[in-house]
Amino acid sequence: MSCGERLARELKRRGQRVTPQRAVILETVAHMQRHVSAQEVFEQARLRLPGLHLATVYRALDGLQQAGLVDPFHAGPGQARFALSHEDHPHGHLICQRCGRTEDFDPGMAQGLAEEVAERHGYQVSLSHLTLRGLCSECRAVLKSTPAGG
Amino acid sequence: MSCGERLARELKRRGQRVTPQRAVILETVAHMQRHVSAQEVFEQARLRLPGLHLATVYRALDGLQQAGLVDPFHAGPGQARFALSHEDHPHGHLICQRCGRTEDFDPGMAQGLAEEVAERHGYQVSLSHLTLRGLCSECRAVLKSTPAGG
DNA sequence: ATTACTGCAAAGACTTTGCAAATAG
DNA sequence: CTATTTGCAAAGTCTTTGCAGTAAT
Repeated sequence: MSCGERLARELKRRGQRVTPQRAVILETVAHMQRHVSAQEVFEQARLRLPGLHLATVYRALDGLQQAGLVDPFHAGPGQARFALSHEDHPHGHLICQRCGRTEDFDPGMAQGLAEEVAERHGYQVSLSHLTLRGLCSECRAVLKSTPAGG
Repeated sequence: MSCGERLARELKRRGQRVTPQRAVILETVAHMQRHVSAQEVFEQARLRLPGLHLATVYRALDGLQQAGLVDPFHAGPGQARFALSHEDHPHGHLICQRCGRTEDFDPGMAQGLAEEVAERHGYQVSLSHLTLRGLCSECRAVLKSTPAGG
């Protein structure tokens, strides 16, 4: 199913309208195929929609989230990131607390955790953009050689 | 080891100073024993430190983070939350994407995941404030009875 | 004595909101 | 035609920064 078809289907399902802005914004997020900020989406999308306004991006992203087409995640203050909601190809994010770098990981590893949480809390975990914080291998090494910053 | 002792130790280890503000702010976070916003910390801490300024809370929280005494997590735009870094009693957060409610869960469930991530990515996951997003049991029920908002 | 920290206010960044015109259904 | 959405600008919230005085080491 194409991006546009899914857009129309899911949006209509929620009584939302399919506008050119939303189509382009969704395609932009999809093409980047990564976690992107509203600003990045705006800049890319505006290339195709000259009159586009940033506020529209925020509103569209919000509607797209509600329609389940886009997933947000928050890496820090004022650092909201958006990505396509890939139910078929979910991926997790590893955020390094020290250097801020992010890598992806296969959330299949979290399947067991999700099942346990569901059993014990009745809570359905979204594996689509599971975010784990910690230390990347490089920073672990750095911290080991200089335990206290000196 | 008391809160104050740990404060002094970890702060000094990083060349930071032990000030009354930081002591009170850390104790405040510790006593709330929950994820709290900078504003909440400020309001509580100011009861004991009348002249305290919100900017100081942000700066202290930042220093406390760097000292490893406090852990932040980000539940949404402009929703930074802070909690004591309990290495002995870590706890995870379940955030409901629909109602925004958060519950705690035992991150022991994520031990396996953390080990797998370490093996495959060399990445040391912090189980201290693992955040999982998804749907709480109530919202799951609501969504089942009204699949598309009607 | 040094150097980091605080209070204060103002700036900064990100996001949301009100309104009239435009547009999807 | 009707209700939703857009563009625009302004406001709102959370957070950071510059500076001079204060305090910790």
